[in-house]
Amino acid sequence: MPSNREPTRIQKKNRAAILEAALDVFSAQGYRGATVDEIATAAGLSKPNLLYYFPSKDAMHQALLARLLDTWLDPLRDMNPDGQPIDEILAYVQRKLQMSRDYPRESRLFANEIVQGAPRIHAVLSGELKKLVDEKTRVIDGWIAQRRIAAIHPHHLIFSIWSLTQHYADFDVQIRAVLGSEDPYDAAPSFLDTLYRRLLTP
Amino acid sequence: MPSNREPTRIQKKNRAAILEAALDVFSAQGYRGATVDEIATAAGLSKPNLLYYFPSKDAMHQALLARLLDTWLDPLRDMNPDGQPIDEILAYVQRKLQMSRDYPRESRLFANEIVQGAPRIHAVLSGELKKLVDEKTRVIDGWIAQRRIAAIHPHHLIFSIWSLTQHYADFDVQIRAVLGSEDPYDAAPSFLDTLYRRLLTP
DNA sequence: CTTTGATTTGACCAAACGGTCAAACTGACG
DNA sequence: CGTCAGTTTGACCGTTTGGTCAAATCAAAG
Repeated sequence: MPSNREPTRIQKKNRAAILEAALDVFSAQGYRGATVDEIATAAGLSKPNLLYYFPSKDAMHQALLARLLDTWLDPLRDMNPDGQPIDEILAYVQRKLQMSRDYPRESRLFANEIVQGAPRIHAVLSGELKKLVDEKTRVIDGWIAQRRIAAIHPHHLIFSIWSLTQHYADFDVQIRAVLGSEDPYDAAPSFLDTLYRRLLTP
Repeated sequence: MPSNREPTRIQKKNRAAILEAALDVFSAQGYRGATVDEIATAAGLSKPNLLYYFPSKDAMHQALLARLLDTWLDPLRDMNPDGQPIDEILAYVQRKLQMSRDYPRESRLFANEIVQGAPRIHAVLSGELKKLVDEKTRVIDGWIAQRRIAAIHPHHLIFSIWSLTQHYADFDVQIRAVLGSEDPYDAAPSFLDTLYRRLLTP
């Protein structure tokens, strides 16, 4: 495929369709479980045609992860050091929960990757991610020192937020199997609000 | 392989070695990512030799899941309706956390299965699991009615426990990447103890 | 209409995979 | 030692998979 040039209308359309289909398939089947043929069919293309736009299965996966990581951390970045501590944290929790509801495939793509040892994104985790988390835990430590929130381990606080919110997307089948007809997202927001309010109020 | 008979010494040894190797490989690579050859090598056998003990890749996976589900729910079963509510729930949390520490491969095997839609164990989830959870949520509802714990959504309480404890096993790479050299399990027990004590105390 | 670059495809390939099988080997027991 | 059920293996098979390629088709600009 010609590069170094402004992408044509067809290129834009097909690249978007491919990434959409790839997200569907990778998030549902994992990297190894996904086949190029299945992605191609889901995108409405033939396999060689798909490989005209992305040189390999791996390239699609990389493109998805890159796009994902770029936006996945935005809610944490948005946590404002100058805001009201409890409000800031509660807002972060709700933003993260909404991402699980609105982008479950992205969450599962990420989960698949991490559960299997993050072979392709380990560098980002101990680089960019760690840096951001370290920065935010310092903010939280500051809030604790000022006695504006209860004293808790800041790293584990963040882990708990990731865990509790992503769980609704990643373990969706299990949750719905246990809940029956009740929609998980009916009660989740207020449950998490209560939980973190009680945990953090000094 | 001859059945209907008492398993020989060699059978016991090899079946155990195979399941051990299969757990290693399945939990790290997922079902599709695992290859029979890799499991065989890890178990110290040739591929045809392994298939002499288990008729297929699927049979190994089923055997692992069956064994896992059998013990995975024990901590929840142990929650005693006649005990002190907060103690019972806190004890359940700690038992579940210890399972994440002691059996991370089992946790990841389960996580891989659920994230990808639980194709092989959906029946158990909406059957046995739902039944057990429904039973325990009634107990929790009773405790709430007696005002012995704070009013929270019992199902979401249980989801939160699963989520927070299994996260330490399933997302181990991410947690360690962010924490650096600190051992996650140093602070986790007291963090979760604090969290659930504050959440549940009326 | 013609040209030229972009796009699409059928046919194909090599490697990897799950699984089979007959034949060889081993070990426990009479 | 001989026997025979239990165990192991090399060679093999059909299928699936990621990826290639030359040739055909299309679309936009002159």
